[in-house]
Amino acid sequence: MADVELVPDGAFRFRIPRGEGMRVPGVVFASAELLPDVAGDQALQQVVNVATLPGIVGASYAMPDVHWGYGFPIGGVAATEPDAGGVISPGGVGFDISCGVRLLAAHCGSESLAPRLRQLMDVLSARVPRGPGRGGIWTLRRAELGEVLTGGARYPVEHGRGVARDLVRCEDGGVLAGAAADEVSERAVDRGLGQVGSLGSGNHFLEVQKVQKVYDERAAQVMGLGEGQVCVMIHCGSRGLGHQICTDHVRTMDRAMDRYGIRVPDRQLACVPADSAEGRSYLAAMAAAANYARANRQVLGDTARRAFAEVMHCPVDLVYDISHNMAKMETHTVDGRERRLCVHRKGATRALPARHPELPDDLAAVGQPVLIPGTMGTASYVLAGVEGGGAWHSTCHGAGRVRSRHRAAREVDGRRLREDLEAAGVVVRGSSARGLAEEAPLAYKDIDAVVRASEGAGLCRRVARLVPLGVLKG
DNA sequence: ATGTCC
Repeated sequence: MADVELVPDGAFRFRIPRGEGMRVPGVVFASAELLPDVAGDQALQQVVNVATLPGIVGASYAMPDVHWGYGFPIGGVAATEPDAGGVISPGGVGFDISCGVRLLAAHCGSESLAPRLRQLMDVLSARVPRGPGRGGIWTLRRAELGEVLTGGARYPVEHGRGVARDLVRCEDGGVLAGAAADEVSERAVDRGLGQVGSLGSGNHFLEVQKVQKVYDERAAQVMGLGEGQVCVMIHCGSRGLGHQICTDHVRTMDRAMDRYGIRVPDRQLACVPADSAEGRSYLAAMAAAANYARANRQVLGDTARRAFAEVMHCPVDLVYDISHNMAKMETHTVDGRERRLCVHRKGATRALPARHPELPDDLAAVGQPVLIPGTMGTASYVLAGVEGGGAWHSTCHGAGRVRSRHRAAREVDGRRLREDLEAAGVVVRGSSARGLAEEAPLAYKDIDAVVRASEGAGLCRRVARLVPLGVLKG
């Protein structure tokens, strides 16, 4: 495969000119220091491949944390126009549908938590299911799961797991419209029955963190964050249910593409017109998985809240909950005309600017919170959406992997890593040595550099930097 | 990411 041509195009921005088969150019948001990593794998070729999809509008975008993924790169953003034959592709959402982050702010400071941190982590460790395949806090009957699939975070709130205000601080009010439980296969349902309230594995985590630095006082205040404050960050998704839905629909679309006359340069880009029967079926199942993920994070957040009430006797408020693996129908102005677009964000986060109508009143003053989970033992960030933005109001989602799990496990001693973290004052609970090694910081890009590049590219602005006090991993 | 192969 020929090298992808990258042309510098302003601050923190590179352009991939339209080549054969590309319907739009590629745009890569990155700093020069991040680029060698970006170019080191197949991610840029994937940006080019996405640019060939029917109905794609604007450009095939890559965020500064872009890396190789299934079909689409992780850190990729692509909008298609259904009214012009635009497609929907499960590869543009990812296997972990609606994987995302929930951030909660505790009404306590890190000094008051310090003497009880180990006790708190023990309580959380005992109550938060994690690891591959493990059960969840809830085991549901099929009818109950059906309500989760259409009700999202609202279902746990209505069943004593949360307060009404939680829903105001969730993307879409905690419920993604258009979900259809009957579009979710029996097999996906079976996998989902026992996993609501579970973290999963890999880079998913629950961390107790403290706000180490505030960059934007006003936004931080509106979001309920101040320096020294204790927070809980939860990073997880739709578990086996979302994975099964992706698997089911990739197979269906792979078989259906011919009938729609669609050819793609990589079979992993399987797609169909968004307004076709298969497209609508996927979007309804995807929305159901999104609601499952939101309910999952709601139950986990409520569990953390209860642990804080018991150990610290302090309230915990939801700051925000947002996904970074989703396709959404959105209205954007393109060439002076309002158009309905299907925006794929895979390892990319929506970042609405201040005064956007979808924001709740208080957040409308400062912009939508963007939650960026860092790598274990490193920093995480709270960002905010800004005006302009170059990619349908999107920004980065995390550090971005640069070494395979396999290679990281080979190069890192998990036990040693745990010892180093503990020596640095970070309490680590219940993680396998191999799991720790696979998620070692050296396997990821520098989160500070990713966030600087995202801000420099005009995609977002920094609000606060968070550092871990305690880590719970699968 | 994922009952890391039905």
